[in-house]
Amino acid sequence: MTKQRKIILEELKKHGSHPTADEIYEKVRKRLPRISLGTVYRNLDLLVSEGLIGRLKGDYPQMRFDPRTDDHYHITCLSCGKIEDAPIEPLQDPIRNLENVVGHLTKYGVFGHKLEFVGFCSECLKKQEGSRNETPEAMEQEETQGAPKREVKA
Amino acid sequence: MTKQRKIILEELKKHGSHPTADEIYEKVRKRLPRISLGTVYRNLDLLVSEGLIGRLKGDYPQMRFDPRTDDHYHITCLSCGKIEDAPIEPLQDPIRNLENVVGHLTKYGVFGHKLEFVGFCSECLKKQEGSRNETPEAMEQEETQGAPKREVKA
DNA sequence: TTGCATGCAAAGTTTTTGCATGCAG
DNA sequence: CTGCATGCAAAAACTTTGCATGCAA
Repeated sequence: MTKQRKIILEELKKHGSHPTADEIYEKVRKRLPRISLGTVYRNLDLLVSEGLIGRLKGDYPQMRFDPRTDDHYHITCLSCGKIEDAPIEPLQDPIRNLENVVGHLTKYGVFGHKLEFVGFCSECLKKQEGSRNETPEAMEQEETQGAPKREVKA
Repeated sequence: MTKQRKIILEELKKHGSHPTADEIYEKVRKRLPRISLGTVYRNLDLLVSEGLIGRLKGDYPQMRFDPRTDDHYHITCLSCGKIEDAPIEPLQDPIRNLENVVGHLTKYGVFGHKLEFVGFCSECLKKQEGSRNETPEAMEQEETQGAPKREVKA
């Protein structure tokens, strides 16, 4: 557990949400100005395989890292890509049963599931209302529900 | 609807599973040897925004494209990254209720969910059994359940 | 001391884009 | 004809890696 690894872990735990490697890099850099992105990636990988943090992939190109390692669901904003924890407990019986059904039908060995709610976060809802009759581009994005190509950093 | 777009769509629909852009490119190339990867990406994007196909992100770095556009769930192999359709109907009442709960608690405008089952596909199950006492590396990968860095093409 | 982790830079992988040309409407 | 889509190649975005150096045990 080097100084770098410790601080990377601290900054992720402190972040509260699900930052990208680059976002963590920027935070850590304020405390360790000479740290490199490569070290951040290497340590995040290490922490993931040690089970100290989680790794997420969403509709956006970048990996995101998760301070929590217990089972929980997420909710994703289709407009800005933000991922938050869904404030509910993981489903038990009904979905375990489904896992078995799906396992039998597909011949997969199923051992879990991921549930992700999708929608627009409150900030993006506000932005859309505000621009509803002003910027046609925003409307279009809203209609197609297509995720933007690159992340809009919050 | 150019010749290229038509053939890209055909090859995706015919694929049955959830290919990457590169896999589609290789298929299409057999019929249109001079087509470029850029054109494949551009047309896939277009088809997605027209709602004719779907786009997926899983635990692997590449985008995957989906011939189906109706609501359905997926099952992912953590060993090889393959994504298949889960042969069950989308949940209705119980989960719609959850969507509302999550929406209220998070202030998101929630309009849907994605459910993904995770496990090992039958091929990868077989490979693991076969190598259980032979290649320690395979065991390790199995234990950590960590996805490999790069895709193992099927 | 010894070896693993780091910083740095280069390379790898996937996706996007600028531009001149060509085909579709 | 006219303009949008293509092919090509370069660039961009993100992630991984080789190597010499430095820090920790």
